[in-house]
Formats: sequence, structure tokens, C-alpha cells
Amino acid sequence: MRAPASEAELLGRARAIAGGTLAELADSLGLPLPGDPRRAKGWAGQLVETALGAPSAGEPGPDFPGLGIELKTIPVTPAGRPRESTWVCIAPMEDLTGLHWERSLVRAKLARVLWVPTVDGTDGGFQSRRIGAPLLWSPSPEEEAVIRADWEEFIEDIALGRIHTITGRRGTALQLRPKAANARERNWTTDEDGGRTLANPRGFYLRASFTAALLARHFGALRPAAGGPPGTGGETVGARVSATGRDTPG
DNA sequence: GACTGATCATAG
DNA sequence: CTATGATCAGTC
Repeated sequence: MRAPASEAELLGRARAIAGGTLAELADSLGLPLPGDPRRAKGWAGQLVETALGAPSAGEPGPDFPGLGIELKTIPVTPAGRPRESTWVCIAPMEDLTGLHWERSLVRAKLARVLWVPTVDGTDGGFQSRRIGAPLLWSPSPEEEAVIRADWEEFIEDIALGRIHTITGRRGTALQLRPKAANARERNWTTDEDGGRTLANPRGFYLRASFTAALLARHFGALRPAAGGPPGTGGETVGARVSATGRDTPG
């Protein structure tokens, strides 16, 4: 399939596949279903990439280079709550001097994102997961400020040789967590004396709480607890993201 | 149930 | 071997 020529065309394609299951989508493309779910990490993302015509699967840079858009599938519960954090990009561990937010990989990756929720099915398996309404998103000034503050804190610590002090607990929107084939992998990084040392490779992730707020803001607020004002709750996020996309704002 | 640290598949 | 795609699974 050729790459979409515009944001509108990409969004149209994403809306067209919304409402179906991942298994149905794979069938329609003539692609096999994976066996063991534990060995199918990444399958949903690659399937949706193919379905939407991403031209350069597996290559560096945005999924849709001509449009500057990054595609992210995000697993959500029927209530619309993301089940996982979202992978962003690898963290630089060496040569950080002069690195600035404006030229960072995190900012570039998150500048324009097409979120495609995959909603849990009843049987818990990935095949029954349904594609939800897509959301074409750019960070609001407030969202970007939060991400930037986290990023700058992490980068400063890495540059000062303190990567070993960073855990997944840090960060409001962004996390720095291991990103490697296993815990024995090592990359060069700076130590506290400015020399070189080895550490486990890390990557940036968006917290589920951050993506939950992002989805809620665009698809509607989460239903208030019982006792809330009548008529103000509206649909749950799950109802919205589970929809085909024809009724959603945006 | 949420969260963190660890891990798995594929393309090039 | 690296980069991209994420989810697993044990712990809190």
C-alpha cells in the first residue's frame, strides 16, 4: 500500500480500520496471527503500521516521514485506561554536552503522534482486541512543558554521570527505564568523574497516567464516581475509543 | 491494580 | 548489531 499523502488521508485510513479486531485486520492483509502472546510484543504496532501504509517499517525516523507523524498503538481497557506505558525512544548516554530540548529525539518523536488504541477483548487475548478511534495529537504547551522538564532532569543526570541513580519512579510524564534485550547489556556512558563507564541501556517512556489524561482530554472525561452531577459525565473514554471513530471529535 | 525493571520479535 | 515495535511478569 502506498504511503498516505496527507494527514487527512492517514486519519481516514485509521478510521476505516477502527471497530474491527486485530485478527480481522491481519486476515484482511493476509498476515498470519502470532502464536504465543508472550512472543508477540510489537505485533499490534507493526500490523497497524502495515495497514495504514507506513513506508519504512523498521527504519529510524517517523513512521510517516513525508508527514512527520509517529504512529503509536496503545493498549487500553474497555474503560479507556492505558494498560501500559508508551515507548518513545532510546536515551542518549554519551556526548550530551550541548544537547538541547529543541533538538531532542523525544521532542521530535512526540511532535505529531497518531494514537491508535487497541481495546481489550472479552477473552483477554490479543486477537480479540479491537481497534479504537484514532487520535492525531500534538502536545499542548502545558503537556510539552511537563515532558520537557522531565527530559531536562534526566539529561542533566546522565550528563553528570548519575544514570545509575535514575529509576522508573522519577518523572511526571516521562520515565527513564531499561531498554535492552536483557539486563546484561551494556552501553558506554559518563561516570561522575567525566570518564567512561558501562551501564544498562535506557529509553524514554510516557507514563500510562499521562497518556490516560491525554486520551481523556480528547475523547471526553472519565465518568465521575457515583454521586457526581447528573448529565455531566457523558460517555466513558472506553466507549469513545471503542467507537469506530465516526462520532468522535477531532 | 498500578508500576517498575526485564524481556521478546523482526527488519535492515 | 542497532533501531523499532511494544508487552511481560514480579513486586509494591
